[in-house]
Amino acid sequence: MVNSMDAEKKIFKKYLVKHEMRHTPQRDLILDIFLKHEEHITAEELYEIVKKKDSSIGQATVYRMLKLLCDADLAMEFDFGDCVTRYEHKFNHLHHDHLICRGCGKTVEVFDSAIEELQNNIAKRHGYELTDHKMYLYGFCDKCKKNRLHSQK
Amino acid sequence: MVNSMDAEKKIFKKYLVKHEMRHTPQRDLILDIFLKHEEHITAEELYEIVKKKDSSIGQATVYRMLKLLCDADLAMEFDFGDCVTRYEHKFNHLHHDHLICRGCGKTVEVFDSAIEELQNNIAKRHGYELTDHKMYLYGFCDKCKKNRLHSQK
DNA sequence: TTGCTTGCAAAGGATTTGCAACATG
DNA sequence: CATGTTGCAAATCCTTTGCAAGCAA
Repeated sequence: MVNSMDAEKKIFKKYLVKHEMRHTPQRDLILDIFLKHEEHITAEELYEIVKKKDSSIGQATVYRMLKLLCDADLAMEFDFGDCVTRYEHKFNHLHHDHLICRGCGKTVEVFDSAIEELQNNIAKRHGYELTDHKMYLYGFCDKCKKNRLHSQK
Repeated sequence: MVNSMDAEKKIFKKYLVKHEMRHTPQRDLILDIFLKHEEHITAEELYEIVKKKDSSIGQATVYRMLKLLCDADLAMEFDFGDCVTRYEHKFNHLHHDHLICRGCGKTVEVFDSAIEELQNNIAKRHGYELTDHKMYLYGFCDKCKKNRLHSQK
């Protein structure tokens, strides 16, 4: 855990040096909190947590930092379809898709290599070379499924 | 073609009556243009076309009409990930996913029943009951693939 | 010192909404 | 005529940007 976080911090430092950018306490703090947060997170959510540790940090800095982390390949943008960008760690994390509950919003990370292969086949069939994809499965989780049954008229 | 459009217009009229809403020339015009447009379209794009036929129509009316069409189950929202909502006909159209070129934006509608089945399996495995999904495959189409090769340093 | 970074507030793009005037049934 | 609908502009939401002051190297 700690090792992995250290590795990511190292990558970030290297990235800063390489691009002649500066190491600042704000960047340190935001990166630290981002790495500790295992689930996907929005800029707004991250800003709220960051503010608690240092209320002087502006949200623009958080937004800028998340873009920076994407450039450094440490984070990845996701858009579940509600026009709010979510961010996840990327380094050392395997590719996965999302299963999202329409009731409570609970999400599960899923992966299926058979699907991935079929996706590649589809693309090839149309002359495309796949670079990436997004797949969001929407439904109702166990709990919400039951609640819906009970509240049905 | 014409029959199908007539069918959709009928459904819309029924929807209006059922909800005690009014039949207006604006709604007529927007629906007509929307149905004639076979590809997915954004509110802005639709508004541009509508304006040419009747420059007095406001874009709020187009936005409102698209929401209305979704409620009436004649249209469906899509979000390719750029925070611009796209709309497609839904009635009488089969479900499909999108294959999108990262170069020129060209999109192809695709469908693979094997993938659909695997998606259901994943959901079940996690206790979810699937309602719908979004799958976007990104890559480079034939043309853009070649252009990239040529422009590579 | 140089010039990258910051926080602030204003701007931005897409979409929604309040409202008074206007049509439809 | 009552009420749903319209066009306009202002408001909204999330995100980006311009700028002067602040800080790292």
